Amino acid sequence: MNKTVRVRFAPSPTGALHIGGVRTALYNYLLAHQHKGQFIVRIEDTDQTRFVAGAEQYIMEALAWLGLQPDESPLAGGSFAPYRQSDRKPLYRQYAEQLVKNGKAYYAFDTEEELKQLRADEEAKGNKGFRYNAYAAYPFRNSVNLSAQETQELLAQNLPYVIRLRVAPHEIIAFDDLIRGHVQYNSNELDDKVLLKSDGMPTYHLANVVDDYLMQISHVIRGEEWLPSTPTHVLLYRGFGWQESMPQFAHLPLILRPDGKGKLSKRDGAKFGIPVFPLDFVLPNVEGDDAFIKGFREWGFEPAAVLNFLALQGWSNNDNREFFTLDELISHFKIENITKAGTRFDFDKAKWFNQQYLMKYDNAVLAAKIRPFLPADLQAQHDDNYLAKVANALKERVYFLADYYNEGKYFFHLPDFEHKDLQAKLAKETNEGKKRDLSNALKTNQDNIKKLVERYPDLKAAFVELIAGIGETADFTETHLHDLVMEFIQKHQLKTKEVLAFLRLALSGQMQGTSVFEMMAIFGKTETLHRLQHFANYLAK
RNA sequence: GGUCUAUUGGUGUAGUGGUCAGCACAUUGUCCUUUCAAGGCAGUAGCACCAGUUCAAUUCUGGUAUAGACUACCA
Repeated sequence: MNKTVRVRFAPSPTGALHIGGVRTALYNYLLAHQHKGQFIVRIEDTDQTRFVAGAEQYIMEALAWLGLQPDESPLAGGSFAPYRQSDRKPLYRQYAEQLVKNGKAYYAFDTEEELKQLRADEEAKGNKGFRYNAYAAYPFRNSVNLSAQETQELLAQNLPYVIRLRVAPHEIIAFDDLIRGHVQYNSNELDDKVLLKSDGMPTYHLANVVDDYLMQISHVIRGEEWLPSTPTHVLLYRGFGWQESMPQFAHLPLILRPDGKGKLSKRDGAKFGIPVFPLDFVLPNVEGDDAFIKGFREWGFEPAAVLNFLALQGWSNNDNREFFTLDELISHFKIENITKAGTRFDFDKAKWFNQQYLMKYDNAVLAAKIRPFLPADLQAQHDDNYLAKVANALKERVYFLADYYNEGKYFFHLPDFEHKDLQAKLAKETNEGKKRDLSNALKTNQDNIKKLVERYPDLKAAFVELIAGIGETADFTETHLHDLVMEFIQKHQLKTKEVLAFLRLALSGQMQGTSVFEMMAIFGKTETLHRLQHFANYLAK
């Protein structure tokens, strides 16, 4: 008998959703859609102290950007609503009390401070494995150690208390993980986890088991960091008598930092200069650079490329295939093919994927995608047709949507000849291989360019004629411009390389990039001549 | 410290009791070319280590090492 596949992605709104979480959401989404089941988003906001304003909206927006629409969520609703645990708060206490009644849980009156002190004391004695167990020889104040009457008295005094799971010792707790196979723990290693906090909120453990049960979740796909608490969850299912409907577990390998040292965290974005969040996010109540987090979207990543890349961080189709649309991922995805070992975040591969996706788009499609990455005034100045041409010129040399503007500023502004990148290249040219040429002391690019120009006196004179020729031609297509210039070069017995290098420099302020003829065709006659004149003026100064 | 999980080139991965250990990214060279890319071709580079099982082990078993996760009234 096949249960309906119902999976949930259960983020906690404590900040921006990070990319490992996005992958978890993806895998959940894929499994749900593959089995025509439901993909549910449940917000796990049981820790009021870690609540971050806007985090939930961020999570939903990020999923929407990627096209991972949930079937049920706080926004979309659903027949198992509410989908926000804080809105379900009244529900949990009765379940915790139920466990107390059947002896699977108990009241504990120890304060946080007492326990903290105890832990510190034990650590000072060299005992790092402090656990809270009802059967341990500590003077814990809980309903296991106290008499029923004492417990009632404490409760009657309205003393704050928690409800803890009662874990019996000497028991093997085993379960089968879809990715890791048979996993087992000895209950002696578990401590009596808090189920209901003194503020009346459930902990993750209680809330997640109760909700998964009530929401009829069939598979729990989550990060490997949850593996050690899974036996606690198994115990909860047993305690409630729900073992028949316990979901299947699949613990995903972690996405590690690029250097392999630990799991990818928000600080790593700045540290390695890579995005680790889907969208930009500004952390409230945080000052300085740490507050701003740059997202994949704002880097100029395509959702399809991000999804494709992410799918392959920890999963493969074992046939060498790498390109998948979301629909294709749905049909090919298999939990069994998920890798077991932690995977380092491979940003180079992410870049490459993005480039591949950008290259495949039609120019018209790209034009629309580029537009938002231009400054507002430029967006008004240029039509889609122009942007499409720019896209065509740049699409094979660019990794991100933002690069179309950053790498192709000359398509939108008169060239900046004093640009720093140009400086290095020019210095190299003028040095002509000499290790230490004093002329390198020439400070400005202008001096260096002049020096270059002077090196080719014939060229200088010829250019005047060439510009005139360009001015006279009516046909401003790439091929015709090519023929025109090449003819000219042959006639004057000039070097193609040199002529085109100067043309490129004059038109774009660059020493490399798009085809010179394509560039001229894109600019059109008026702008091309304007730029050549601008270059001449610059040198005349 | 304890528990758990993992280990194929620099990275992501495929795969098998007998393979020239495959692919991709990155990297190097080369072709194409006005440059830079893109693309083609070629190259460098890998089964963590030690035992055991076996005619044979990268593949199975055990141990070691290393790495990571967890070890909260956080998720």
